[in-house]
Amino acid sequence: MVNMRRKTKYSLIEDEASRKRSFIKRKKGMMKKLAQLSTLCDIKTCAVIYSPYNPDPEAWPSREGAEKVISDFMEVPMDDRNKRSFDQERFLRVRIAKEEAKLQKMRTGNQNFEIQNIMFGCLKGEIDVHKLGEKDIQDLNSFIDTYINKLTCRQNLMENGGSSSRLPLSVVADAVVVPVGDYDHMNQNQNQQNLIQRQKDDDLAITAADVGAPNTTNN
Amino acid sequence: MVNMRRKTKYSLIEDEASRKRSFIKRKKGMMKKLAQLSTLCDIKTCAVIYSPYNPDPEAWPSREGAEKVISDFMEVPMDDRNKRSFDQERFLRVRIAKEEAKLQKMRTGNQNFEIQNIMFGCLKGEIDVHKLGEKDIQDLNSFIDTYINKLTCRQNLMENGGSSSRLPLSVVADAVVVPVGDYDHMNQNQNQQNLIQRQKDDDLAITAADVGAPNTTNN
DNA sequence: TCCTCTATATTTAGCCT
DNA sequence: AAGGCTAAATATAGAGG
Repeated sequence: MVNMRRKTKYSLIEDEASRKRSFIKRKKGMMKKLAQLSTLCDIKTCAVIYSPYNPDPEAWPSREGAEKVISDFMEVPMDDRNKRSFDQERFLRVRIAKEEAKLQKMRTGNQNFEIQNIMFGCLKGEIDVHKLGEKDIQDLNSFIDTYINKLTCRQNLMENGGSSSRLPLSVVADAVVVPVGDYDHMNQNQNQQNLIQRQKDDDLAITAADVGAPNTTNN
Repeated sequence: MVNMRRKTKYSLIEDEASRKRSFIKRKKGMMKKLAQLSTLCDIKTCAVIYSPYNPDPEAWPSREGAEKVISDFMEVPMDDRNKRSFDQERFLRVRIAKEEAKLQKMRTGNQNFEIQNIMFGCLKGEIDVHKLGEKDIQDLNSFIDTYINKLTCRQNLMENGGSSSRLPLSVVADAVVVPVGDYDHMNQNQNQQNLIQRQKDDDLAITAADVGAPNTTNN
């Protein structure tokens, strides 16, 4: 047979061309599913894809639409939306777990946690800025820069929306705490334990078992 | 046969229960595909789902991850093709200019302690963010900027005139997919709806023909 | 309700043009 | 390189527990 599809290995597709083809196809499929979700469930959706194959960010259904939805999301204050329905205890537990993980990651060289820690330390006055090493300062700089942009962005969006009472500042706190929703789907554990930047190196990788199992819920 | 799956009509699922079930299943599938895309094509992804079934926005792989990628997306300079018909860029520029002005004033002031207090309070979740207004966030912004200046200064001293550290922050974000759900409980206008509807008239819309018929060319 | 099952629908990798 | 084809892989609607 000519059209024999081999069993797929769920790891990075080595061949560049194949990877690109796969990406394009899957992107298309994604869009379709997004549209279906929208139609079937009356859910508003938008997508933004920034791929290495296309210098232009693609936005669906439009850049404006994406930005609108995104700004809505960014405006949702964690205090109002997420924390509310969590019982405080669980929230604190997660937070504590995160703190511990942070320590761990710091030791294993994860940048982000380290930087966050430094930044918080500085803000708390527990760390003397002038005692930081050059690299730390660089990283901290970068981190804060990112953060500033977030603030500015939010601020602009907020003013654009005209509501100044829904200040999304709580995102700062969010930086330390991973909110745990009801992700009952597959990769829950890594949600809580890993940093975005490093995930694909760790267990974000989809294993055949993971993907293939018809039921990956946690019960 | 018991498990007779009927051909699906691709329109809004009338039955509420079915709609919810469908939404949940499809959301799950979406997440999975997102993870696959990430793994197979080395693409960073994130998703946010705001559904009417869950007052809490769900973020994958995490809220902070989503925000990071999103802020990156928002940072993409909207040059050329994207901004047309949309003057948000101009709007942002004006705001930024105003920010700069205020910042200047801020730098000459000595309210840093107060701002620091605010920021720290926010970080620890001890300050009710809803009581912070526009001015506060601006001040906070200024504070951080000042902070950065300090750091930069110090760093430059250490580097003996090395390159500046106001990093561009475009950290990662090869891709971001943001499906967002029902916004009924938010006070945002529904302009988004128009955009989506308009798009549906084009190509990505799901029609029975489009979705239902796998391949109409050969059967 | 939420889960599991499974028949069927849909997606997509590999191959072709 | 873009698009079609096909079968394997995957997703999911509907039914039952």
